[in-house]
Amino acid sequence: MMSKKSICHGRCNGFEWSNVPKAPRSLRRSSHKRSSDGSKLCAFELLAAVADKLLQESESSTSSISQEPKEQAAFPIVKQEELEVKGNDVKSEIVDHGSSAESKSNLARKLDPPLKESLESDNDSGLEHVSEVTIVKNVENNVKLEGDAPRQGGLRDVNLVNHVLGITDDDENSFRCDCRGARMRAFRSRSHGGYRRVRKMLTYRYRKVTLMKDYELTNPTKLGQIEAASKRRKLFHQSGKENKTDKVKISIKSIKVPELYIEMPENASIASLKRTVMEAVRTFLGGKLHVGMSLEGKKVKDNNRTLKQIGISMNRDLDTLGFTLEPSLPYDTSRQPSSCTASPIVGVGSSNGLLNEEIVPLETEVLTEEKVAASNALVPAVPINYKQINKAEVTQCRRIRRPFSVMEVEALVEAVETLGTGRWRQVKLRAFDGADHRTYVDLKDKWKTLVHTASISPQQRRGEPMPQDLLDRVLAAHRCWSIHQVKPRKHQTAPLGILGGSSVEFVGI
DNA sequence: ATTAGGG
DNA sequence: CCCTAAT
Repeated sequence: MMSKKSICHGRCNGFEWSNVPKAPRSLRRSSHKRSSDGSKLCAFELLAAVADKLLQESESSTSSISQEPKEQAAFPIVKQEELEVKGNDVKSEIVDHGSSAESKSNLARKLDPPLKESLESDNDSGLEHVSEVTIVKNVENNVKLEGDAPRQGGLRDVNLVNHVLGITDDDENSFRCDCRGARMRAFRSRSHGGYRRVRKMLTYRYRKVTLMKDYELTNPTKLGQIEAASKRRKLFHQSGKENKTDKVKISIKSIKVPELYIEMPENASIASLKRTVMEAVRTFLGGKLHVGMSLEGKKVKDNNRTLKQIGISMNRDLDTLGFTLEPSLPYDTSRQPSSCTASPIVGVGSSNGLLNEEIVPLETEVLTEEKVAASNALVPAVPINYKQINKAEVTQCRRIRRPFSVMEVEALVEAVETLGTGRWRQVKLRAFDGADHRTYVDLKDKWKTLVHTASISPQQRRGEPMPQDLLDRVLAAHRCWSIHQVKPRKHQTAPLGILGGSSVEFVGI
């Protein structure tokens, strides 16, 4: 592996590696930890998603209450005119579950920076403002979003949030957790303490989080369904006996989410940490979620009961009422060997067969300053393939694809010209030490593809165009080292004269 | 832990 | 990139 004991510490060939994001690999592991109460959550939340899920949960309960099973649609029963969104200043907080001491810690300060950073670069996202939103739910299951910046549309699909986050639909590169070669993964995961300098695991301890943002909801199709459902329910209520008008307002100031565990090397840059957090958030949002509910510390699992039945009335103090974000789908741990940790699951809601509507993210990459700045670096900043994140079950098994940049290829070629094609470990140390996301195996693989790329016509090549001269060097080095077999000489260098003046010291072949 | 190749 | 056999 690429041990840290290498020669160039964090910097090689004039390039700074310390800021290299090492997110992907880290996600391949996750914790087996589970909350004691059985509900396992894994992730974070953004208000929008929160609201959306709440609405859905609302619908879930609603259906039951109204005794219209068939109405267990995927959409919340909400009247458009009843939705309002007011915007305030950025405000969010994160609180350890059950801990009032830290209940004031501000998540905004911890997580908003990276979020804002990303969001601010996309003013058209409609999510430039993060504000507080209070969701009020009355006994009729109408949901109201109160805020002071009512938008014209009123309701907009929460997908906007995903859009802004850059979460996109899955594609052939989707993260999969087939855990093939679990043994190898376990090996890679556990060995090389320094190898995986950034490991992210999602644990299932909850945290209260209030991430509120001023978002707008709009989705004609969905609205239509929502309204229709609302009307049906209303009719039912009017004809029914229990047509009380008592309403209870529920102000959700925070919502619990799983704890997000991130491990970073001390010398990691703040930027990389932010990106890591951002990625974790995206991963969470990319999964299917639902809302769990608790009252006085006890889980409220029966979606068929009414608010009144469980003690939620207008006269009651609802301080003990809490909501949590939980993954919606049960996780098949049987298929998740050691390294591919299992993810949480199940909670309230999923038992009745109700699955939350899948979040369908739009494809949008958020360019941050860092990203732009990194575009010229040897190692691009978190070339996250957002398309993959969507179906990422909370657990990342396969590394995110990170195409080699021209600069990286240059470094690789240079190293191979000097060291040959049989000492990838040395190549790694020489040109990619510090770039933990590039293993010597990766470099070997890359060289293989480079040789192939250089052998085919430019028209057949894909991806970022590689300078022909670089490819020429690849072929030259390839030929050279094919002839001059690499010897296990410790300080062996490129054969003199064969690779041009790049050789440093010739120690024979 | 590395190397070398196939998938 | 992943997975493995062989070192």
